Amino acid sequence: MPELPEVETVRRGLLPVLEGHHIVSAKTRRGNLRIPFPPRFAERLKGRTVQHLRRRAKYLVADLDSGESLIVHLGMSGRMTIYRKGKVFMPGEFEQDTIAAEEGHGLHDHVIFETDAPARIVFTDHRRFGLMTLLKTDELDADKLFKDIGPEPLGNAFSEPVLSAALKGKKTSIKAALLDQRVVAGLGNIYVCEALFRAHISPKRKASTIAGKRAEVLVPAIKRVLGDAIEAGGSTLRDYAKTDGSLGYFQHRFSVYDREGEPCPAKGCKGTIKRLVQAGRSTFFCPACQK
DNA sequence: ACCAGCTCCTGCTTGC
DNA sequence: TGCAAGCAGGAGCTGG
Repeated sequence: MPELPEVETVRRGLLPVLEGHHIVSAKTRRGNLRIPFPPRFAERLKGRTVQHLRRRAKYLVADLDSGESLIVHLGMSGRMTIYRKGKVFMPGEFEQDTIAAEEGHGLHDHVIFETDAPARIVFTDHRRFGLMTLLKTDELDADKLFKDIGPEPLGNAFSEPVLSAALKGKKTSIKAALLDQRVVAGLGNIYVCEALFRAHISPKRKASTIAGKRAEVLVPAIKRVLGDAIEAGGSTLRDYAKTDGSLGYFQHRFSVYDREGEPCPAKGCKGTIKRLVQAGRSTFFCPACQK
C-alpha cells in the first residue's frame, strides 16, 4: 500500500476536484471493503460540500458541510482515479467531452463519486484491504481508528524527545517499532527500511536503544525520506498509481528496499544489501554500515 | 501490557 | 507452457 507519501500524493491529486466541490452522487458497487460501508453511505454523501481534504497518518479525511467526515484508507492496493470532462490532451489528440460510461465499472472498482468539478472519482482496490466510512468530524480523534495513532512525522510534534519517549522500554526491534502506527504515523515497510538506512541504524537493533543520540539522527532521516518521496510523487511498485493514473518515481531512488544482493550505495561502504524477515515482513539493509 | 504471528483478499512473479 | 507456491506497500485480532 500506499504509505504516507503515496497517500499525500493522492490527496494533492484529489484537491482540485474535491475540496470546495459538491458531491453530486456516490455509488458503492459492493457491500463492504475491509469493513462494511456505514448505513445510508451514499445518501449521507449526496449533495454535500467537501470543506477540507486532509490526511491523518495513512487516512484521507474529507470534512463535509454536514458535520461528518468521509474517511478513506487505501489499504495495500487502493487507488483513486480521476476522470475529468473536457480534459485537454496533447496536440494531435482530441478533447474529451464526456466521461466514458464504463469508467468506474471495472471488476475491482468499488466506489464511484461524481463531483461538480466536474469529475468522476473512482476508488479501485483489488485486495479490499482498504476501508471507507463516515464519522462525526468533531469525534474523529476519539474514534478507535484514530485514537491511538502517534504524531505526524512531518510535523513539529515529531521530535527526538517524543520518539525517545515512545521507544522507551520497547523490547521489539526498531524496524517493528517504526511500523507501529502508535509510535509514529504513516510509515510502512518501505520507508522504515529507507529511513533506517539513512540513519545508519540496524533494523535488528532493540528499539529502546535508539533513545537519545540515535533518535537525533533517526528523526531527521525519517522526515527527509518522506519529504523526498512526496516531492517525487510517491513510489510505485505494484499497486500504487497517482490520481491521473501516472506512476510515482521515488522507487528509482530506493537505497535498500528490494535491492537484495546489490552493493550498498553509501559513500565508501563496501557492503552488500541483505534481506531478512522481521514480523513476517521483508527488511532490506546494509549490515556493513547500519549498526 | 507487550509482542509475535496469523489473517483478510487478489494478482503478479518465481521456480519446478 | 502450465501450474502452484510464495510474496506484496496494512493493520486488527488472538493467544502466549
